[in-house]
Amino acid sequence: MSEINYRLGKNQKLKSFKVIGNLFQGGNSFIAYPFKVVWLYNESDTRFFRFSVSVPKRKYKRAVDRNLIKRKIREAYRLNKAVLQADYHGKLADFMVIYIASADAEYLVFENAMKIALTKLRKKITTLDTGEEIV
RNA sequence: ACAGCAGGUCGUUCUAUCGCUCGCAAUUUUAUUGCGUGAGGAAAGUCCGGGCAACGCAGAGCACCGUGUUUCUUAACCGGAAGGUAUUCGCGAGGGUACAGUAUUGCAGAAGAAAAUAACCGCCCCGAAACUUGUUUUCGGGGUAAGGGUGAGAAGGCGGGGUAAGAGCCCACCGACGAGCCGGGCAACCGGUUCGGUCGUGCAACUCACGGGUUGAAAGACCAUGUAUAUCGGAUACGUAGGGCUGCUCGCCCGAUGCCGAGGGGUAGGUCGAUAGAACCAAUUGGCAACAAUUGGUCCAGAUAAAUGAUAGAAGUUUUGCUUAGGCAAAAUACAGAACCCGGCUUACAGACUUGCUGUUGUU
RNA sequence: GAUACGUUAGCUCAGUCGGUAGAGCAUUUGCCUUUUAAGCAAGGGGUCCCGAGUUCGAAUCUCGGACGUGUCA
Repeated sequence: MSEINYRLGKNQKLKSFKVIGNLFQGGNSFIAYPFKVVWLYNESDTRFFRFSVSVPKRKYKRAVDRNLIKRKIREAYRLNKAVLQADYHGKLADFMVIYIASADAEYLVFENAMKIALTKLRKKITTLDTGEEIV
């Protein structure tokens, strides 16, 4: 996976009800404002990081607002996957990004925040995963 | 020209780069490439009505809930259209609201004499007593709805006759109600006319007519997984315990899969349902209209932790400011995101176009 | 997606088969006390979530809207 592509297909999305349930029950989490990231090592043999977005209905009543925020977050991840994935050979993980700020923002804010969140996630994954070596 | 009323239509566009859903095809092999495709008038609120599905249903009565002017429309409706009556807002074009019945029973706070077989004050008559001896006062009996600080509502209105004083007590006119006749209208109803003194209001209960089985796609079907109302022991004993039929009663049906004790699981999802329909567009015909019929054409999202996007640039529209003008600058560019599907209703909405009509001002 | 309910004083709630809006706590003032607390007495404080309608009269009944809360795999 040396060549970077910006695709974000169905198989890179976290879709199973059960996996999400496990994620919230047994997953680790940290905050990289305005995001909260919940993650767990992926035990099955998928070939990708699996990713999902959530925006609380409590804070954004209208479906239009929620959709817009989710799309921006998804876009930010799609364009900055490299931060997490480039030259990474350790254990893969599933993670969910939850938007916890109470106001919408410009796309650039999302992009910068996403970079910070992904570097933080990468560090956490590699330090906890003692069995593998980092290049 | 400006202001407005009623109806209808639309509700941003283009380019570049990187992406997403679904379908088809190809390559190769479980990912990539190419082509096509992809939100609304309200997709919203979930307020009505259907389709569809499961379960239930011998039947009858009562209860409960909903609706309530007429005719039409529709698959159906608490929808829509055209009317009717009353009321209300507007100078007007027009808009809003209400509408089955009242035989019986009940309620109507406060205020007021009295809130429904009305005598507190007043007015009038009769009798008695008192003395201040008269158009007097007091007491008692009766008549009386013309007048009286109230009130949403006070026993049709107004004038005349009549009377002790009064009263539809009688009469004329007006209003309402009931009955009859004539004309118009499919009908609600409207207009005219004759007769009858028949003449207080509102809201409930109640009565009448019509409709209503329950639950909603998280319904449900199939596949996969699973020994899964598993299995063992005991008590009860035959239509018994109990259950079902929206609630109740009658009645009918089912009925050991129930009770007690011991004991033992699984949860991983997928496909269908689910997108060709009371569909949409155009024309013609019928109808005041809602709407219907016929002919021709079109295929128009189908996701499921849930696609329809992000970034950059340009254009359009509106408002404001500056400017003689051309133009320049700034700001704004709505409401809002399908989740089984239709028909309505309601609510939100920057703005644009269009048809008919009304008012004001000016010109001819 | 479906469905059930709530909104009344600063807070927690009564009042909902129509008729002057209440209780407890809090708050203000006075009394008591050396002072505070407690106690006693008096008072203030209301867009009854919003807008229409029915009615003589609406917190209550009807319709529409806003916000909030629960239940169902």
